[in-house]
Amino acid sequence: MNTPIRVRFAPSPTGPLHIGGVRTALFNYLFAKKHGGTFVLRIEDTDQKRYVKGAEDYIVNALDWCNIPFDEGPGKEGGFGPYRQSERKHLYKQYVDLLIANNKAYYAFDTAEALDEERKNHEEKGKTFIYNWHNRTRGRLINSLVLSKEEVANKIANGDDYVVRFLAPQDETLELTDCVRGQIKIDTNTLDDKVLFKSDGMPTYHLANVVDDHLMEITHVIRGEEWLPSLALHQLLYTALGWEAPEFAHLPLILKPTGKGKLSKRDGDKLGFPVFPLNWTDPSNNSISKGYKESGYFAEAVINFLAFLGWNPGTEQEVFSLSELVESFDLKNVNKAGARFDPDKTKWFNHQYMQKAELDDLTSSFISATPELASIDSGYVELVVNLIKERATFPSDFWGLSHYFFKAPENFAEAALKKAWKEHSKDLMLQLIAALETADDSSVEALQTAVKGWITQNEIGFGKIMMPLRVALVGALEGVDVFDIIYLIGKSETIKRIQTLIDQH
RNA sequence: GGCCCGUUCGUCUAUCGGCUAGGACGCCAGGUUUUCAUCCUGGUAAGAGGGGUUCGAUUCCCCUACGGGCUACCA
Repeated sequence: MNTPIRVRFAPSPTGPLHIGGVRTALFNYLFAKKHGGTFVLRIEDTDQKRYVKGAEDYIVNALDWCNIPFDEGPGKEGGFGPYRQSERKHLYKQYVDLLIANNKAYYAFDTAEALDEERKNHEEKGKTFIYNWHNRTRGRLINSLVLSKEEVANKIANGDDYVVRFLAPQDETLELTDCVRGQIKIDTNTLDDKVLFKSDGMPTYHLANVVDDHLMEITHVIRGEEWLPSLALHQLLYTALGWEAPEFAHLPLILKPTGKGKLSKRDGDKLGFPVFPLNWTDPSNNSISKGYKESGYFAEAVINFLAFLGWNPGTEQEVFSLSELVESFDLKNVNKAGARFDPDKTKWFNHQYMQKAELDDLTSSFISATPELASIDSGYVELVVNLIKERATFPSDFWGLSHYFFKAPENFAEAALKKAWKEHSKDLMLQLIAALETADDSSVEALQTAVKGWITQNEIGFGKIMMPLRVALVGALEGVDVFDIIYLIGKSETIKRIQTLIDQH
């Protein structure tokens, strides 16, 4: 192991990065860090038609929020730049020319319409049109394999549109190796002559990808399974260019929680959970897609559950910090089968991280998100947060779980009253007020002893006191321990609330 | 349709030929909290089907079924 490990995450800026992309980035990051390697971000913007403004910034911000920043990439020069393929345009032509010179690729002049026509005709006959050995020199296809040198030169000089296609070999069996899947055999006769170079002068993904991975000295290509069918082509390209190919690892796809198919960008709105790390505003219509961050997820939780989609540590530990993930990560433990996304489990992870979060962080974000807390002492809020966080999955749950610490209930829930308020309740509550006035409230325990002692002494029964008391304090039969509430809001506020309930019923 | 990949509880997964098939989420029950939630304890529930190989297959091989991916001058 003397060559330094270099991996890359290579999204194309066609929209917000979705959670599957984040998972791919994460695995690359973990692999790089585990081996002391370099994590490169490369922007694959060779398709100008699909370019979306703001997508690149989004990608960078998303990786940042997830705490998996890249070591090299746009704005972080590491000696292998530029890191946007649009800025590397000048690099690709020479390799295409080299391939043509070596009879590994050829010019093709077929129009998009002509090819569509071919596809249609084949389809009608129940066949699939593949541009390769069985028809590249027969039939109606126009390329430098059938045209004379002069004709080709003339067409190009004439400004005719052309693409460059890879000449896929005939009658060979390829033995490919994938770190996750092992050996894969491919019959080259099923391959098509993929376009490497487009008529707009840009390389396709296949060419740019191979050239850049080589030039950037990428040692391991870790990408989604949707690329597996292209592996043969890529391997062939490395060989044709005389380069050593990197190692490949194809990650299992993340599938929809219900139904079928891979998780897609639209599923978020449909199924009610985010599929993006951050909120995304679609520049074309200003519609907003929800992000994990804005939905109240902790970045650590998102990373943790993403890591467990298609990977496991081989132990029974499930809650992992980023550094623990780095420590434990191994491509050997990556699964082959696609993983269905589980929104419930992501919530469970978030709850776990909620308990681990710093109390003052939770408190300050609670205060800044809640106008009602503007004038309230942050020390008091912190005491409340400490009491309620174990019941919360998201910080946005806080107000609903704690409002009664900050303001008296404005009304009392019908169902709760029905259950808790009986004919004797009014009388008992008046007695309770009297008892509270002299009760020791120097600590939660003292309060508890005092009130419970009073109930026992008078042989009243706990339910008869505790239930209406809770309703008076909270407005419903819910909330944290009654004595915690009384202790925090204070005796006089407690008595006031009981009085309000009595007055109203 | 063609090519490729996959298939263990409802879901995520452990098992690298010896299994009473383990864990987690979810769900259910009990306990705690005389409320609700949390929490604790317990329970529920699985190797797609058929052939081989083997003393023995969830594990290895083949077939079928099912699922997924790809099949653009998109990535």
